Amino acid sequence: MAVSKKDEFTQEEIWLADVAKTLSHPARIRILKILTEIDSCMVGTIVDKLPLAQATVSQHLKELKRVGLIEGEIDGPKICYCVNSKNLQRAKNALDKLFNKIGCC
Amino acid sequence: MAVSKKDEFTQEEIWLADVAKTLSHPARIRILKILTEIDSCMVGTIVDKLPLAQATVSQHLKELKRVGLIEGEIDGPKICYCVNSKNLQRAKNALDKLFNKIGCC
DNA sequence: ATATTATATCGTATATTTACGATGAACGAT
DNA sequence: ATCGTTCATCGTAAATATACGATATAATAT
Repeated sequence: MAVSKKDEFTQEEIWLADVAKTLSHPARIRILKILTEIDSCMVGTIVDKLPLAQATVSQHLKELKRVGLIEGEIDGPKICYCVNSKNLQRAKNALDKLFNKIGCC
Repeated sequence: MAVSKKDEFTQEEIWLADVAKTLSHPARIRILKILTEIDSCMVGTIVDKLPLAQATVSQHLKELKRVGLIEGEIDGPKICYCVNSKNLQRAKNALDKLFNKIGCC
């Protein structure tokens, strides 16, 4: 990104862009779909459903966790991931707000 | 991205990720806000409202145009940009669909 | 203690993104 | 025809993202 100019924007703009960045890979879209469709949320299950190596899936999960769209709970040697409904709702509201005004020339 | 595995995903997943990628920079969020708030949509006006060089803004506009979120209309030596309401609505619907199911562990 | 299982992190190669100055192309005005 | 205005594109440097194998960590089971 060369010299980042992100500090010149509002917190809301930066946050929304950050959420969008997290959604900007089909694997992460797929992971969110999986987590909203099944309750079993072991990493292994997710890995099996994606055409990617375990290390790569782990990186995608880390990114989703970073912006708070999912959470991981330790369950013995496993980790149970789930969506964070509150933050998902917050993201939905911010996107709705951005999309709702309809101007045109 | 090294070797891209994007072909392994559905068209819907790839498209939604692509739209999200376009929204993944605060400058492009800002541009969309500007275009939904004012009707004057000259590039110069947008450049004046962003802390970025004209060449950089032009690149961001190109990316927004690539996924169809905005359109440009030639008006003499100027170009009038506006949001594409139809595609904006389509993106909103796809994101709503993704966000609406709420599971948790 | 050791082995097994589940997941994260490290190291690294390649691709993409972001930014800007410089230049090019198109138009209207002089 | 030349000039100024408006915008896009080119070239390029630095940052970030993506992918994977290898390795580390942490818990359970033997």
